[in-house]
Amino acid sequence: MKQVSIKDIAREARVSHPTVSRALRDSPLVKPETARRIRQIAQRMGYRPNAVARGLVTRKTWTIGALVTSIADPFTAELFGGVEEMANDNGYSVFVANCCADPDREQRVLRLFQERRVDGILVLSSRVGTLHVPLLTQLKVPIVLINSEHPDRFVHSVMIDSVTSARTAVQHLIDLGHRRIAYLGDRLGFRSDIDRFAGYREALTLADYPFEPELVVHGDGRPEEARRTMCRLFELPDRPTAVFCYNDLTAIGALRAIHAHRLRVPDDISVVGFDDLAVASFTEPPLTTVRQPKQMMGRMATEMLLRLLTGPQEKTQVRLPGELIVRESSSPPVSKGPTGTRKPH
Amino acid sequence: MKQVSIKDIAREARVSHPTVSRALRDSPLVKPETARRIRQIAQRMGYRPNAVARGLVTRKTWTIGALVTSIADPFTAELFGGVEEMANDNGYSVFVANCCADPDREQRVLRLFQERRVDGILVLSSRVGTLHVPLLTQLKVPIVLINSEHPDRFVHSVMIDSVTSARTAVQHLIDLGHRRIAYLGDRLGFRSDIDRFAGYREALTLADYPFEPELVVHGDGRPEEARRTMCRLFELPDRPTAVFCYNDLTAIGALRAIHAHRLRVPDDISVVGFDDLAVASFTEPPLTTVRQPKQMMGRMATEMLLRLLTGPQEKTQVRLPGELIVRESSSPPVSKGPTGTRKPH
DNA sequence: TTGTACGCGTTATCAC
DNA sequence: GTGATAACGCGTACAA
Repeated sequence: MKQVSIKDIAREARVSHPTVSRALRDSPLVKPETARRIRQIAQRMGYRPNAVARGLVTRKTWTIGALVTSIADPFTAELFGGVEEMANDNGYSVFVANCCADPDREQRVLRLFQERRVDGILVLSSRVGTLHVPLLTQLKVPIVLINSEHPDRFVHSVMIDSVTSARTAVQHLIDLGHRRIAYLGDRLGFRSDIDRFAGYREALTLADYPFEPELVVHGDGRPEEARRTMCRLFELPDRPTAVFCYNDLTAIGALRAIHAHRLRVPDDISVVGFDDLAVASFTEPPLTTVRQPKQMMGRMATEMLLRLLTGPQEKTQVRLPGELIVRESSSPPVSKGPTGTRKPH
Repeated sequence: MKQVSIKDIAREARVSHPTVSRALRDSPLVKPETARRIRQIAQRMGYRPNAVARGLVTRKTWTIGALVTSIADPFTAELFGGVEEMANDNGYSVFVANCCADPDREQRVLRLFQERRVDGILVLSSRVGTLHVPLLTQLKVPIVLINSEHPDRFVHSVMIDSVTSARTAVQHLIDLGHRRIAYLGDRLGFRSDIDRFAGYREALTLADYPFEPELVVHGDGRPEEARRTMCRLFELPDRPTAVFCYNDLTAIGALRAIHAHRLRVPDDISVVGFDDLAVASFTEPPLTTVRQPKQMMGRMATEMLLRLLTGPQEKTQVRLPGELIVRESSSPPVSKGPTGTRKPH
C-alpha cells in the first residue's frame, strides 16, 4: 500500500534523493544520462510524486476552494463548469463545498479551506447577495466572489449587470407593444432582485408608462412557488399582457400557471426570463430570456483569482452585461378590446 | 502571510510543541489547565491546524476525488450533491474534476488524484457505461463507481436497475391501453441504453405485443437531437401513440417536436421519461418518468467508499430500483380509428 | 504530565 | 553535477 518515494528511487539508482528530485523535475543541473536512468527507474517502480509533501515545503498547494450555495442548482453548476476548466488548465485542483446558504456552514467551510492551505478561494452564488461571512477580510488567502457582494472594497468580485439587463428585457416587451407588464420577482433574490426590479422601473419610466404596484409580485426564485404567485396576477381585473421574471426557473413556473389557466404564450401573455439556463431553449414555447455568460463568469473569476496569487490585481469589481435572447415566448400583444392594442415600432 | 504553527504557540505558552499538539486534539494526557491555557493562546493567535502537514505524517488526507463526466449535467450535479453531503458530514473534503468523457483526461485526473494522495476516488457518470481507464485496478486507493461498470469484479459500484425500471415504465403505457409504443433511445447511452431497450422489449413480450423495429430510434440523450429524431417517428404511416424516452432530456426534446407538429400531449401522444430531473415536474405537461434516487445514490456510493477506507467491503455491486412517477404526460390513447381503442384495466 | 528525538516526502541551500 | 543537511508543520514513541 505504501507508495514509492524519491528515497526508494535514490537507493535503487545509487544516487542521493535530492538528485532524484532534480532529475524528475527536469533540472538542467543533472547529467542527462543520470537523469534518464532515474526517470526509467521511477517509471518502472510506478512512482507518483507526493503533492502533499511538496505543498508542505513549497507552501503552495495548487488547490483552490470553491464555496457554493448549492451545486445542484443549474445556474451554479454552469458557473462551476467554467471554474473547474480554468483551474485545471492552470494546474490547480478544486475543492468544492456546499454551504446551503447557511452562515454557520459558510464559516466552517472557509475555515476548512484555510486548514487545507488552499491557494485561493472562490465563492459562487446563483443570486447576487451580500455574503454573511464577516471573517472574509482577515482571510489569509485571496478570495473572489461570483454574484456575491461584500462591503469591503478590497474583496474582488464578478457579477452580472442586473439593472441594465433587466431594463433591456423590459424594453423589449415595450417595443413589442406591451403596456401592462408585470414583474415576477424573487423575495430571496437579495440585491439581484432589487436590481432587476430597478431595471424594470427604469424601462417603464423611459417609456413614460405608469408604474402599477399591483403588477409586482414575488416568488422564491423556484418554479413551484412562481407558479402559485403567477396565479395571483390572474385575479386582477385587468390582467397583464406580459411578465418579466426574475429568472428562468421563475419563468418556468409562470408558464405552468399560464397553461393551467388555458391561456397561450405568447398570444395571451408574453413571458421573459433571466439566466438562459440550458432548459430555456426547451420550454413550451422556448423562452425569451437574458443570457448570463455563466461559463465565462466562472472562468473570469478564476482567472482573477489566479492572477491575485502572483501579485496585486488592478480590476477588483467586474460587472458583465447580459444579452437578450429572443425566442418564442414573447410577441406583440394580441388585441382583446380597449386595453393593449398597439403596434410595435 | 505566514500562518502560525504549533511551535509558535509552544514558544508563547512556554511548553514543547508536542504538548500543544496534544492539547489541541483534546488528548487526555495533558493537564486540563495547561490545555486550556494553550487553547486560549491558539485562539488569540488565530491558529489553524495545517491539514497538509498532518496529512503527510498521518498518511491520511481526509480528501476524496470525484471524477465526473460533466458537472454541468443536471443529473450528475444532483448525484454530486449527495456525494458532497455525505463526505462533508464525515469530515472529508472533495476534489472534483471534469473529464468530459475523454479517456486521456480520465487518466490524467486519476493520476493527479493519486499525487494528491486522496483517500479514495469516486467516479460519477450520468450514463451507465464502461469506464475506459485501464489502470483502475492498479490504483493504490479504493474506488467506487456510480453508473459506470468495469470488468474487474473487485471494483465497487452503485447503479440503477435500468432493465426493470424501463419495463415498469413501458408496462405503465401498456396498462393505459397503448399498443404502438416507440422507444427514443440514446446511442451514446452505452449499457444503460441497451438495458432500457431490453426493458422495453421485455414489457412488449410480456404483453404479447409484436416488436416493431421501425418504432425504435436513437438520439444522443440531449433535447436538440431528440427533437429531430422524434420527427422521424411522425413520418411513419401509422404513428405511435406513446413514446418511452431514454431520459428526461430526451423527453423534453420529444415534447418540443410534438408541440411543433401541433399535436397534444398526452391526448395525441403519451411521453414517458427517465431520471426525474428537477425540471420534469415543470415541462408542459409535467412529465411521467422513472425517478432515480440521485441524491441517495451519491450518498450510498460515498458511504461505501468511506467504509472501504476502514476495511474490506462485502457488497460490491449495488443495483437500485427506479420508481415510476406518473404525472400528466401519459394517459390512455384517444381513439382515432381502428388502431388503438382499448380501456385501461 | 511533559519534553526529546525522530520521521513523513519533498524542495532548498549549501558545500564539494 | 552531485551529495549532505536542513526545513516545511505535525504526530508519535519513548524517556523523563
